[in-house]
Amino acid sequence: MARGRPMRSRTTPVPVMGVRRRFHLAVIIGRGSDLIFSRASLLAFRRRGYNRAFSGFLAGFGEGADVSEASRFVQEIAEQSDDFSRWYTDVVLKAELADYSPVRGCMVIRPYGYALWENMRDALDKRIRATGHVNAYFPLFIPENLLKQEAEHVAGFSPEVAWVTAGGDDDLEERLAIRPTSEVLFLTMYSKWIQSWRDLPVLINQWANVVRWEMRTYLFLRTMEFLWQEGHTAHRTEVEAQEEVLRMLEVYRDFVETELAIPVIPGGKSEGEKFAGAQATYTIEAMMGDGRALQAGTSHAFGQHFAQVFNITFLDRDGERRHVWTTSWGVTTRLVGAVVMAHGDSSGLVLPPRVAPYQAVAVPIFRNEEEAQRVRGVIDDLARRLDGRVRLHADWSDHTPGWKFNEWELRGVPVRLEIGPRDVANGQVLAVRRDTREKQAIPVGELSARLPTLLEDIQRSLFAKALAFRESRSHRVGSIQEIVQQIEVERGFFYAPWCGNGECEAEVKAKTGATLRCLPLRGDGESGACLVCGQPETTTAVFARAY
RNA sequence: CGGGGAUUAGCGCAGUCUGGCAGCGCGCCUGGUUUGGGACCAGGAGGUCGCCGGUUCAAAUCCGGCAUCCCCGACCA
Repeated sequence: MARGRPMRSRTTPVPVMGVRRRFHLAVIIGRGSDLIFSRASLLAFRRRGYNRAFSGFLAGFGEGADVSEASRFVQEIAEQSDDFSRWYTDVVLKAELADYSPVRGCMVIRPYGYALWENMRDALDKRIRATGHVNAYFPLFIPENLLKQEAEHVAGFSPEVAWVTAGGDDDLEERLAIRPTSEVLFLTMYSKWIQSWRDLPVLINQWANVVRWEMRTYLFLRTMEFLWQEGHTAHRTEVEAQEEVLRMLEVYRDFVETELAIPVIPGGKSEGEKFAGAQATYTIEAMMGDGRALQAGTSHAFGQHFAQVFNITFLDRDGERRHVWTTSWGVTTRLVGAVVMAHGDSSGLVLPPRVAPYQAVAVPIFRNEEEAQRVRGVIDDLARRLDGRVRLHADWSDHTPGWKFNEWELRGVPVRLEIGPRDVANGQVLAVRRDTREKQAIPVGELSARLPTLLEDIQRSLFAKALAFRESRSHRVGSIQEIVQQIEVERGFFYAPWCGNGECEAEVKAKTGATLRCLPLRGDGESGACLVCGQPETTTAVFARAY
């Protein structure tokens, strides 16, 4: 009880669907037998997450004679409005996107979550290639002396670098860092590979894991090890490098808005928020369902700084030896968390069709073997019709239809196809949208044409809904006081004139908890006096509490 | 790093005050009846009570030590 979440969240008589019997508390890890850990490690790991995520669930039931009336159904996830972070954790675990691992600070990305990541990765990889980049793979380890070449970069990362100090039974002469990011490795190699202006630009990307020492785990958003993509490029001129930085920011914007249906604000980071060692950092900022900001991707201009440190020079056309201009840019598995937080609702995940592992799930309904056969015939038929067009999953598992409805809603599948005796008789299926729960009967013959259209429609709706939400939570303000007042009521984005001074930025953070998320590339045209010092020369900045 | 809690079946918990057969719910397995919004009945499997030591005829329970995890306050994608 002591660790449970607040009482009200447990007893909230949630949605309701005429369930006939008593409460049925479902599983925490549905298929526990999947886990093949030693007993010892299990002991350690089971206390990490499950306890936290689900503790106290039962406790609330005892108190209520009132809950015994048959018309309430309690979901196994916290209410979003009640405790957003618990809702998030519940959903990620129950939807089987990820699970806590026996390794402190780390998580396991489960097949369903990994399939989502793979779809995201493939869509982005296509865009990265289309803009002229190629993939490669660099090592996991970085020798200590190499990492320490660049002072500011090292200082930025040193608190979170993991070190290898021994190999087998022998201590190492020189420690090896496990990459927190790979600038120094890429650039060390670039100094070998680049001789002439003809070698430029170098445009390499890699998909890899990185490690940043973390004490506290927040699934997908903050873990010790995470997956990402990091592009590292070298250019002949400053103009080219700057174009690259903004090009990739635009690739990210397009990717996140088109594939993930999450609207973002592209902009520059302030001096205080920029990447360690960068000359300029750009970002796309997204708003989550609780009004907090999440950085969804970054792109950095390094000027010639790293080139000087790593001695990356080339002989230019005019015979002069010059330093290259470098950039880097990346997005991470954090985006999986962003999708959950941007679109999810009180029933669980809501996945954008373009990246959903299953775009549609077929739920068979039957009362006897003979009906089952006929339903099977229809489902097999539509699986053939949809093959290659729609990612369809037929759920023949041994559960009741009602159980499956809830399960697949929790897991965010965009469209559910109910197929029972009535539908077989009418030559149709009942299609139900996850986002609106709107139902429509579709003749089997029209499905292969109409389902893709329906999915596109859902994709558009999700974006429109997220955009409308963001706008409803965005405010133009002229003073810290206005932020303080509003943020107590509700979190959101605050657009305000800012003079560019770091002290003013720090003051906003101290008084509101909101940080300067970005200076939007496309300003809103408004100007005014700095929200802190009142100075008239300003640019528009977006402030928000962030993840 | 500072403060507060917890550790008993796969999960959530009761039992500890006052020492005396290891319990409950859900999940899991088998069989049957079911199936259009998380089905029901019957039977069954599952435990070094976090670890080490002490007290006692007897320890989940009392005493000492250790470990681990969670929550709240400063940095990060």
